[in-house]
Amino acid sequence: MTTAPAPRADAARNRELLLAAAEAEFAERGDEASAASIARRAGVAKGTVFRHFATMDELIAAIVAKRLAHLTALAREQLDSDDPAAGLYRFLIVAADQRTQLDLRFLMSVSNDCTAACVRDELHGEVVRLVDRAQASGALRADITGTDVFLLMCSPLHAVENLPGPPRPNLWRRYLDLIFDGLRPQGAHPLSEPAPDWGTDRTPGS
Amino acid sequence: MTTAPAPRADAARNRELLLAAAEAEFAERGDEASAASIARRAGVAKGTVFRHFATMDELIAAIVAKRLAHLTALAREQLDSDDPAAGLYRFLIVAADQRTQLDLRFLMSVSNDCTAACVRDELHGEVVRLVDRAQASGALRADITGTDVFLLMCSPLHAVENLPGPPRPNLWRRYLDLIFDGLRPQGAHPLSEPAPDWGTDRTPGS
Amino acid sequence: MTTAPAPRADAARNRELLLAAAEAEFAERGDEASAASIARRAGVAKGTVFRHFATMDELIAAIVAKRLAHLTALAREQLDSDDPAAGLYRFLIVAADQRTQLDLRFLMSVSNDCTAACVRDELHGEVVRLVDRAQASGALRADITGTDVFLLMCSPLHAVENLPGPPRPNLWRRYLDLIFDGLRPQGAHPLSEPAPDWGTDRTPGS
Amino acid sequence: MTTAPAPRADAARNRELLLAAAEAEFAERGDEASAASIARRAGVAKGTVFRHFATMDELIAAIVAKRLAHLTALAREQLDSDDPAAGLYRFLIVAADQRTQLDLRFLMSVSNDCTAACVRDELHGEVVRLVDRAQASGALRADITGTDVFLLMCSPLHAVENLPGPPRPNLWRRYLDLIFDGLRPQGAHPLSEPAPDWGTDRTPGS
DNA sequence: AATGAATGAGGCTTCATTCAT
DNA sequence: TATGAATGAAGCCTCATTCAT
Repeated sequence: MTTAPAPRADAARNRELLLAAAEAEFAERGDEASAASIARRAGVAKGTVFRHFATMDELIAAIVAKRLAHLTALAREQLDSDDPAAGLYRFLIVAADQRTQLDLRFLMSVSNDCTAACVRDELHGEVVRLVDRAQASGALRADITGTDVFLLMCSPLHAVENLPGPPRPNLWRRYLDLIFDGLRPQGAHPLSEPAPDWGTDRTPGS
Repeated sequence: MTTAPAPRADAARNRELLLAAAEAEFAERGDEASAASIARRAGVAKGTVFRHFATMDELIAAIVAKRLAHLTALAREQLDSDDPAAGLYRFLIVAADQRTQLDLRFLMSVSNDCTAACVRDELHGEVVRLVDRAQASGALRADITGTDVFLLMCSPLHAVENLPGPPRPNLWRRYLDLIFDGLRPQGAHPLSEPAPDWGTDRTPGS
Repeated sequence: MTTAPAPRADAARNRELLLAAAEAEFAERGDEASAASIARRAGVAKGTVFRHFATMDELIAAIVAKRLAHLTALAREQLDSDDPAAGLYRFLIVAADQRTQLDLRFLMSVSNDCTAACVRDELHGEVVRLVDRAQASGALRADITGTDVFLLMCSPLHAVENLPGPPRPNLWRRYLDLIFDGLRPQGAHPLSEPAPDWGTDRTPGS
Repeated sequence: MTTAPAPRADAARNRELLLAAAEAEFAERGDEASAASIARRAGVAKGTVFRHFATMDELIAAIVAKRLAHLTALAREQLDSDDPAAGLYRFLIVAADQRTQLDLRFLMSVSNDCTAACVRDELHGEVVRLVDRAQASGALRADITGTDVFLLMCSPLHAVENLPGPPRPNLWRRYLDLIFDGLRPQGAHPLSEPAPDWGTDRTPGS
């Protein structure tokens, strides 16, 4: 069961250091982040980055996986709330609030990474469950799916990014509210396109 | 009297070729687009890119300006429609439908370009007008602003980008419908954050 | 005899404009001077530069030739002065004073240009003549040659260039005086190297 | 105790290789020298140039600093010679002889580099000391300064550069002798310009 | 396992020169 | 002849990745 020897303690710590540094760099500097700046921030040598993550894409995949796993956990926390709709709403709040939503652009450039794809599927599953519960309780319109909510999850944060001038840290809540109102049964109009398939059976990629 | 722009015919054509090639490259390859790939696609030498656009940023600014100007025109077309809400909805449709919405992230990396900023402000103004009319007609909830709609404009396209698997070209309509339902008066819940200022009086930046 | 038709008037004027602009640009901006900046300064299109001078090197050669020819004229003016040594001194003064001495670096990168080489040889000849007269008058030490003086001609200007801080426009005179004192018979010490040959019979080069 | 600089051995060697290659390239090809040609000559990859010198200017500054530091050392060696004038003369000889005098034009394009400026000031100081001693001994005319000699230091090499035809490796000695004769008290004529200030208190520049 | 030097492909930009108008 | 657009070879520099220590 113990496949890894002891001295890994240091290595594991470095891995965490690097992940944290990378998240921070990508968050602060976006595309400007580089292996060098991440290593510097983590306090390790550049070579160490590549000992832990063979490729920059792998690093990104690891971040994404971590973030998505965290989101999955948050979703599960809300699965047994008394008010299903409130639970879903709270999930969407905490998910964004903890800036846990890394720009999902990354997911696409990495979607052929198996790990990230799997963990994303898992999160998707939880969101589906949350949505199903809320629909069963009648608080959500019947013509939407968990996949819809999954896809819309980042919209509040995206919307806010296009506002010029100084950032308004909580403004995204406004757009979450607005979008959430669109998910309710009241005043729902028919949708012009059918719901998308999540497509669980993906081919592994290249 | 028009003796001057004689050899400009070719040049103007090249400029359009370049803009088109650049749009296509950025659309297809995003950050990977380069002056070289754009030139290749346009069928001109690399140096020609820089005759027309002194800087890569200038090229991007030109694309953004062109796209936003187009959107502005589309918005104006809907300003005198009989049904204001339908007009706004149609604007949002055609805007997205013509994939006219270049990823607005670019605007941020270029926001210090005066032209792009100005033309963006102009588009914002038209959207505000459209929204005001729709509100006056009672078809839109009263607690939202044109700025809100402006910020949400790209959300349908963004949402769709996160769907794994083969693309569904019109799926974005589904999310436009959903979001639009959230803008209606029926079933509106109070919003947790006040509307943002557009901040017309921006400082030019260094 | 009239090999050139009338419309050359314009062309000739442009040629002078270009030469003047090029001199000014090289003087002000040194290596930073470019075909574009020269054309701009001359008020013509870039293509026109190359109609008059097939190559940048040719332009430089033309400038050098013009400058050297001017120097030659100045030298001749002093050939019949009463006091030969004073004549030589005055020549050295006016040569430098009129900033007629373009950085001779150029000469080297162009020395295979026949025109420039010829006109330089001519100037050399005049300097030799001035020096010979001065030596005959006993005002110059006997162990130096006109070639020596020719080579030292630019030294005062070169020396001054290495002074940091704000330029002292006439400081070069100090070094001309100093060097000139070294050319006098008084206190002359034997020289460790024989005088160089000018080498009149140069091969034209590629 | 000296565990740190272990892998530096190779790096240091490369740095020297690069400096040497750069000196050679600049000497042979002047402005034509490029990062690529330097790297090729040093037998390293182009990127390695920039690991050692962040900028081309930095490389040049390093060369200049190295050369000037060497000159400074040579000057100090002569400070305690018995015959002050001979010491100064020997300094000027060895300085030029070891082709240690890189074209000082470079200094100007780099004068905002603090290191180079400082080391140049240092060399200037030593020359001043050598000249002061020689003046005190009566072997040098009284109306010149160390700054004068500093400025004239490169003149013999410059003079030689203007001789067409095959190079005469030691010809510069002839002009050093000539110039040195001008520095002696015998036959000195009054100088038309006062001595320049070195201007020790330069502002650092932006 | 960690380090940091080395690599080399690739990006942006400049500029002398050519060429169609 | 003049124009100015087009060309393409370099130039400088960055950065992910590899490798010797």
